[in-house]
Amino acid sequence: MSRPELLEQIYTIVDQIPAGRVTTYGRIAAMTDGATPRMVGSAMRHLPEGHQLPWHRVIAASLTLADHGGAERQHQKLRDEGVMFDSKGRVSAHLVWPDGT
DNA sequence: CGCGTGACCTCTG
DNA sequence: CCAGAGGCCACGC
Repeated sequence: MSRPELLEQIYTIVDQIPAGRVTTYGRIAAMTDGATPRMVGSAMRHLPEGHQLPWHRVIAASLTLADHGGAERQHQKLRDEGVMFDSKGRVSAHLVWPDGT
C-alpha cells in the first residue's frame, strides 16, 4: 500500500470521528493498512492549510494529549465539544471512538 | 547509504 | 506511575 493511500485513509478516518468523541494514534494506525502511529502523527503535523479535519480528536493511547505546541488549543477544542478531562488531564475512556470501554 | 528525529506504541521491571 | 528498550516508517542532511 502506497504512502499516499495510507495518508488518504488517515485523513478519512480522522474525518469520520464523531464530535465529542476521541481516538488514538494507534487505533488510526491499526485501521489503516500498514500505517504506523508515527505516520499518523506526521500526518497531523503536516496538515494542509485548508484542512477541515478534527485533528484535536486524536490523542495518545494513554488518553492524554500528545506532547506538542498545540496541546492547549486541542484541550480547548475538545472541552468545547463537551469532552471532559479528569484532574490528571486524561480523557474519559468511554469517549474513545470507535470503542468506549 | 547512514544517522538523527519525530503530535507514538507495547512490553518489562 | 515512571523509565528503559525495541519496533515502527518517512524525512532531511
